[in-house]
Amino acid sequence: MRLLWLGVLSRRFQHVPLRDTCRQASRGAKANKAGWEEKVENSVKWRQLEHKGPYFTPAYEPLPDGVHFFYDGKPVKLSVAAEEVATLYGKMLHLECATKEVFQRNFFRDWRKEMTAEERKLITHLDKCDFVEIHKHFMEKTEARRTLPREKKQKLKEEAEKLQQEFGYCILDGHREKIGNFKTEPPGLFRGRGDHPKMGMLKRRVMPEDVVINCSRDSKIPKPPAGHQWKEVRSDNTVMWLAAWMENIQNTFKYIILNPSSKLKGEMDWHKYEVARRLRGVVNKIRAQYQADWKSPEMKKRQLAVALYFIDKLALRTGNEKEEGETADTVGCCSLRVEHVRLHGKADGQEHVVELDFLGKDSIRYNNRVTVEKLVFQNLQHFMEDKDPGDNLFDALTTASLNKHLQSLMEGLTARVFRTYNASVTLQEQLRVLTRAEDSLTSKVLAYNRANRAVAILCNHQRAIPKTFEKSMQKLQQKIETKKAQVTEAQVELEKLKADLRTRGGSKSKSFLRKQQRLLKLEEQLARLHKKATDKEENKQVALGTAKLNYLDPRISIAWCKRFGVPIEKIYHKTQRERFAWAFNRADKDFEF
DNA sequence: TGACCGACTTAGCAGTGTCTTC
DNA sequence: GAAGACACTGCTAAGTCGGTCA
Repeated sequence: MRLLWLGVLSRRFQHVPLRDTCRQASRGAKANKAGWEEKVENSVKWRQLEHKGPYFTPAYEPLPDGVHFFYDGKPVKLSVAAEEVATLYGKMLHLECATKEVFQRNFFRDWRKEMTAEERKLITHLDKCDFVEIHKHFMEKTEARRTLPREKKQKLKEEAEKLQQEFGYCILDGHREKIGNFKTEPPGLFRGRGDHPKMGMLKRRVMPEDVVINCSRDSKIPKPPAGHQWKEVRSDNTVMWLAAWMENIQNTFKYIILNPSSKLKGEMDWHKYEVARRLRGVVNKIRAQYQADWKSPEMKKRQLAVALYFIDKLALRTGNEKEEGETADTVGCCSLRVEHVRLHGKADGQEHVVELDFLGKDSIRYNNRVTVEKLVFQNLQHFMEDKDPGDNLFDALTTASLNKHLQSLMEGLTARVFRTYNASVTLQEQLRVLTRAEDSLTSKVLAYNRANRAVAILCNHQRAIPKTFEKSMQKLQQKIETKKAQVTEAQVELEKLKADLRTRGGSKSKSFLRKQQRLLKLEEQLARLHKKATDKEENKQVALGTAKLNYLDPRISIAWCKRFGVPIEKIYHKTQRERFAWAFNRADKDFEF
């Protein structure tokens, strides 16, 4: 069915003529009767889409008279355009990225483009520029906002809510749906992750003339701000975006899209997990095949088999090729280089140990030692033979050929499905191992977090250690010590009463029972604090949220909550419950992924 | 066939809001 | 009521992957 639409679906974005575009896939009527599966499959995303267009960042407000920019020690009044960009830099003075040479060079080059000819002649060296007053001004503004009286904060909140109500919702197929990001991105200095060659470049203001609006033909077309017009208005119901523009740093599109709680996003989410569940039925066959292919005489086949093994066993990302010099130097499985792999015939008392050390998505380091099968080890040795450190490990492999191969094994199967599959299977298995029905609620939640953490570690979801970690951990330890002392004290008191009772005889007094209860309560409190400390320590560098939102089939968690009487609020907070609304009536307590 | 493009998902961080503790 | 801790949200960068085009 999908093939029928190939011709209709893809047309180069910038080649579409302005204003008269209409690509309403006519299968909508069929999708009416059909279930989610068919709707997702035939690519029709909506039949009615109406919205107000994006909310634009307010115009630049010039600096007040008392705030100056200095060049070479002298105050300089900048043109509005140059001043606006200077303020973007001034705001970032305290950030680490602003101290980097690449950032400064890129900023200065782009800033000079915004200057008048006179300014350009005068301002020739960044190190002679003084943004300190500008920086102070914005820091004071932030502080003033933070310490605003309650009523003023309330007023701001109401204004934001009004904006949300006006621009933050759309009508999609008769339903009022929340929009995810209804504001255009404000101008700023680009902050890439890791060593990004474009950091510091000026990300320019988005104007209505940059924006393409997507809505249904018969809807109320959003009005551009006064005196402006849209780049284009189109009606394409095979895509999910409401508005789009091209950003000037990487020349890629930015989209206004629906909130994850929307029905359409829910359908896509459900579909993703259904594909992963289908993999369960064929995964053993696929594993058997790639293991057999380790012995293939064809180099390409062996590389594919080893790469797939890594993707399956280590949950590596696919690793598309990237344009050199355009982004930070990061890799995934298919783009691994020889320098990222070390082979140890014997290490840590194990044989055939492979050490992977590379920067992955978002420049997060992946560093792992893993024992592999002898054939994998030998193949890797062979792939690395006569290669330089900078050469590709899998030089006969591309992500396209890998995915093409996977498609031949199961419809809809791509490399990333393995991540979803292995993450969800790990969660389900860990929950089974770690949960005991007789445990307290705290212990059950701790077990869930541990299962969640096992997945986050598998997927290498890391976070920076929170700045306040050491301090708050110390405080927690202090609390534990205090509680321990209280427990000891209560134990001593109770022992005394017990001794009295033995001497005097008779039944337990009210005071005795009270002390006994108190001791029990204190011991419970101490156990809770210990659990909290353990959880905190184990979590300090692991980001649990990413796996929970993107890789773990919510039906597993919902079923677990139902089975063990855990309130769902303990696992998902409000927005997460809204996001996974689709899963609530699709998972009873016996749901199996 | 490979380069490129468009549309989508996945990702970590920082700012804000809310709860807890003193 | 203030301060600090933590939970939550919004933001936007950075991936994946299916498609076209030369």
